[in-house]
Amino acid sequence: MDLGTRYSPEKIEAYWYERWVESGYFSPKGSGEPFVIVIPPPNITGRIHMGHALNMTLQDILVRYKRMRGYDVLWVPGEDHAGIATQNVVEKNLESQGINKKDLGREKFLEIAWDWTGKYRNEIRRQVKALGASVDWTRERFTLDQGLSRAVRKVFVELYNKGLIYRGEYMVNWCPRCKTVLSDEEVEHKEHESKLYYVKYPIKGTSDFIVVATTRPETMLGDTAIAVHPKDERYEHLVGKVAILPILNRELPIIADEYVDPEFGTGAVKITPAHDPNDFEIATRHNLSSIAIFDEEARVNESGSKYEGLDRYEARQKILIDLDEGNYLEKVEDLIHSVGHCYRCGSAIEPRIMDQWFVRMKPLAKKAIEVVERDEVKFFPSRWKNVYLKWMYEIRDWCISRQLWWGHRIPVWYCDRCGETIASEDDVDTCPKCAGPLRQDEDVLDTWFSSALWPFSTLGWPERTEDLNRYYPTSVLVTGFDIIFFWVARMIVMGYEFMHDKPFSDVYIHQLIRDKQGRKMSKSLGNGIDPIDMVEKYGSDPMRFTLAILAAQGSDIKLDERNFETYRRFANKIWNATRFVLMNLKDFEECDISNLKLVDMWILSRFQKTVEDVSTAIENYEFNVAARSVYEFFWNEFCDWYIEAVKSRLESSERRLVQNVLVKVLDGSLRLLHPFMPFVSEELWQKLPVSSESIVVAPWPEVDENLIDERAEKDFRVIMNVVRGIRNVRSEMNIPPKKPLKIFVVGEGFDEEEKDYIMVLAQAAQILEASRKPSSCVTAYFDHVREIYVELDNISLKTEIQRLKKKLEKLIHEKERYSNKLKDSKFLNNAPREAVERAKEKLLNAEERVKTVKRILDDFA
RNA sequence: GGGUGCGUAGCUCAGAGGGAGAGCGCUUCCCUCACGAGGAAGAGGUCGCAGGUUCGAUUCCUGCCGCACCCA
Repeated sequence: MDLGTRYSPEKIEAYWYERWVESGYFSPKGSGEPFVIVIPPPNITGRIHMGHALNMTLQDILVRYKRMRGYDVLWVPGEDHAGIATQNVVEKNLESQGINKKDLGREKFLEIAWDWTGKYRNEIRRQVKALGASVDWTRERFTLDQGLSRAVRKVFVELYNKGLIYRGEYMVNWCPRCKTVLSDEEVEHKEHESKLYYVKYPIKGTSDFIVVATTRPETMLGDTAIAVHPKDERYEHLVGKVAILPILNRELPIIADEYVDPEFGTGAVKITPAHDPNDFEIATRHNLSSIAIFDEEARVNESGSKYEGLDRYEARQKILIDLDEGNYLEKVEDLIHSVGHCYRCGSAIEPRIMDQWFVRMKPLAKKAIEVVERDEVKFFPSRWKNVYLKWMYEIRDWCISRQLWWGHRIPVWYCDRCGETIASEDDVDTCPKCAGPLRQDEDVLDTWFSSALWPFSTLGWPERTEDLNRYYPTSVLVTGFDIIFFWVARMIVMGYEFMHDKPFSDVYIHQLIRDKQGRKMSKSLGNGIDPIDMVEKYGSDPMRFTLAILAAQGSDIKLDERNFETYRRFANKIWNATRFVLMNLKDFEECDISNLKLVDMWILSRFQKTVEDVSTAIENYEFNVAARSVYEFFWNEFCDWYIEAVKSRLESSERRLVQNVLVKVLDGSLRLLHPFMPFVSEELWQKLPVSSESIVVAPWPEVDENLIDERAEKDFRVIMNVVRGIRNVRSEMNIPPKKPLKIFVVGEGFDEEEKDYIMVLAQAAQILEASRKPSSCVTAYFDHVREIYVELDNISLKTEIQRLKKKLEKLIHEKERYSNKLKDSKFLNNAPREAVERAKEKLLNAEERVKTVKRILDDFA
């Protein structure tokens, strides 16, 4: 016996992980039905967070379960280069050393970013290992590695040649802090307390004016029109007239457009085509000119006359003052409205018109919509299907160019001599048309462009590799709902376009993790719980188990650190139960488990059902159900009842049999636990006399129908209830726990074996039969065939009568409920037969019990 | 403005068309030879509010209130 009394995870985790990797268990065995997952690659920006821990735990549960079931399991690991995020941290890092990115130059900057990549990929590997994730490290990929870069170029060029990628001048989302454009998905809309300013624009040639309402008075510098609704009678007479822009005195046509909401503000709006998406559209319809007034940092440019150089918010203040002075400001109202923010840095987005690259999504989305509609790609829980479809039905073109250095550079070259544009998978340096020098596009691609290829690029595409043939499509994608649009949708699109098949059959959407008050975990709030800290504090297994048991199919998890404590205790329980079994196995020899006793049949039957429940739940992605089931079986049934019941039998002639049942159930339980708690299950399983090389590759328990025994379950339930009744008496009557009790049975007696259980479990000294309730006894239990009494020294008649009366009340209540029900003809006529039968049984049972209690009470009288 | 989810014990949350559950916390008792990170017993809930469907609703439907999130 070399197990301490306490489970100490730190000693075993790293050891086993190394062993598993060395043994090659995490690589696919190459035979059997494939089960494949590609990991959602963590960003290389830093540490993984609790969301990753949940994500990987759930995948690992599936993967380990399937591996034990004999599937050819492949779980591909990797990391994401995370364009904007990584560039930002590397930049900040340099800035803290007083180095400016621009001074460094593109080449040098990329070198530094690659150094960063190396360092943080290692860090992430270490963390993924700490979680116990059984990924195949021999197939690890990085979104910016050579193979994946080739895939990106091929995809770009093919889509370009098909006309599905194009370049054009449109209104895009510009982040003035990250200095790049963003796709629509990368803009987060947040409600903002703001002001609505009413500004008077004079009508040319009159003393009249038109009042427009705006939240962004500073953009008036770029106004080129005023618009009203065509049916708005208030302004009918002004349409076609000219207004004068205050301060700048620019002439603005007053136009009519359906877009204008007559209910909002004054019903008249200023049109700034260069800085508002709706205005841009109106301007296109009406052929208006557009004046850009901000530079890349959202400072007013040379078009802004005296405001040039001011930041957009400074400009607002200044302009408001000037408007007020000129008597142009009519009034100011409070307004809550929604403003777009950069999802990486939180800055307010500045819409700008720019020449950018786009993917034409509508034609590509067609197939991706159909397959989800038909459940060929199936979402779990299913409501996410609607979220996905709704978005896909209204999909817009995807802006894929980014003004960054870190990423896949756009594989397009321009010839300045003849104006030729060339998209090419290989680098080119001379123009095929005029032999002039070429210049590559400066921009890189959206990180999500490469992520979209992940399910096939990681398997070797564009090469037709064996992995690709064997392991595509993958089985399931496990991820959070926050990236359904960013990632899941685009993978489905690209999968069909380039592999002509779905990237995965199932999409399991898990929750987001929040703090115990329901707030998002974030660095700025300081409310994050670091999974690696938790691993160190509680162990990887307890953390995983906690996350699994909390992973109900809801929309978020409010995580309280105390939860980890609960399941650390569970790990400790498993540890000590195993310790107990091992202490009793010195002379173990395997034997046939025949001549089983009731409690053996009971635990084996209960175990079969647990196997069934856990397996079904995992297959259905009901991780919480699976975890709870194994938890309850192990603790409440195996430890609390079985082990306690067999302690004495271990000292009897039945020792060998009991040893074998203990080992059988413990062995099976550890296997059921393994997907959830890989380390402790391996450590303990290795000490069992029936173990083999590793629990990682041990077969998953199969349900043995022959061992399911409803009769035994029912019979042992009676024993349990009798024992509970006796314990209850002991507790309520303040009888010391050690004091042996004398028990009387009236009615149907117990056999010797059953008496043994009761004596052991309820600390009874003797169990005698009696024809009626002996004096100086209290009632511990009764059903329709027997009554159980406990003999006491000083019986308090009053307490006992009170107890019984309370019980009687409850029973009478129950009896009435069912008898009323059964008197109701509507119930009898409409309810299903089983419901009526069940009610009859209940009534009968209640009636019997009422009679019994009354009789017992009468004895006191 | 459109949509989705949630509202169950003091707290965190499961659950299900016919007997209200778990963990933590709380109360009482026990240093029982696997485990005090344990064991035994217990208190605690008009299942958000109002209607409707149904023989029967906490569960299904509608509305409302409150909270969260997504989209515009």
